[in-house]
Amino acid sequence: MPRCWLFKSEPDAFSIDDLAACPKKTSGWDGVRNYQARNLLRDEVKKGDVVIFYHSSVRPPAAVGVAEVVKSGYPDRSDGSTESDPPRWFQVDLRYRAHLPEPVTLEAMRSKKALENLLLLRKGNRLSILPVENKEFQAIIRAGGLDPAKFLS
DNA sequence: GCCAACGTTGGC
DNA sequence: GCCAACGTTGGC
Repeated sequence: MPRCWLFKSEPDAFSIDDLAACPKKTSGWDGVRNYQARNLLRDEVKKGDVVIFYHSSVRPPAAVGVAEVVKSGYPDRSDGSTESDPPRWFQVDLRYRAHLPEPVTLEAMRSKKALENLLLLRKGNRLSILPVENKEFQAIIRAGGLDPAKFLS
């Protein structure tokens, strides 16, 4: 069973539509400059895992789609570092899977019993990459109008 | 190692 | 634009 994650993105910078428009619908998820998130990208997020794509800093903030990890963590050189430098930041590659027919807003997530422990809803949470429980993933995808089983094979 | 100052995130 | 809640930096 793949693990489930939630990746935040400001759609003005990189949206789910941008991902869907990439060649092979695939893009490197670079630019993460937070050590906790870096550790997840380096050590935990694996090829085959599923990702809820979340739009932040827009109204309303919402889960808008699903992606899959097609490449596990590897060095992110978007800071200008080179092969010879020890890697400081890491990225994974994501491939677009689907839009949620009904985006699931932050407010809607707060109102769901199945999501009461969702890390995204924790006060003060600022991590841009969050682990999501399998049942939480299912609840969000179902609320968004899709069958979660389609992504959990 | 402490902690004040500063920067960033992100909902509202 | 505001501001709470962080994370980071750097002087000591």
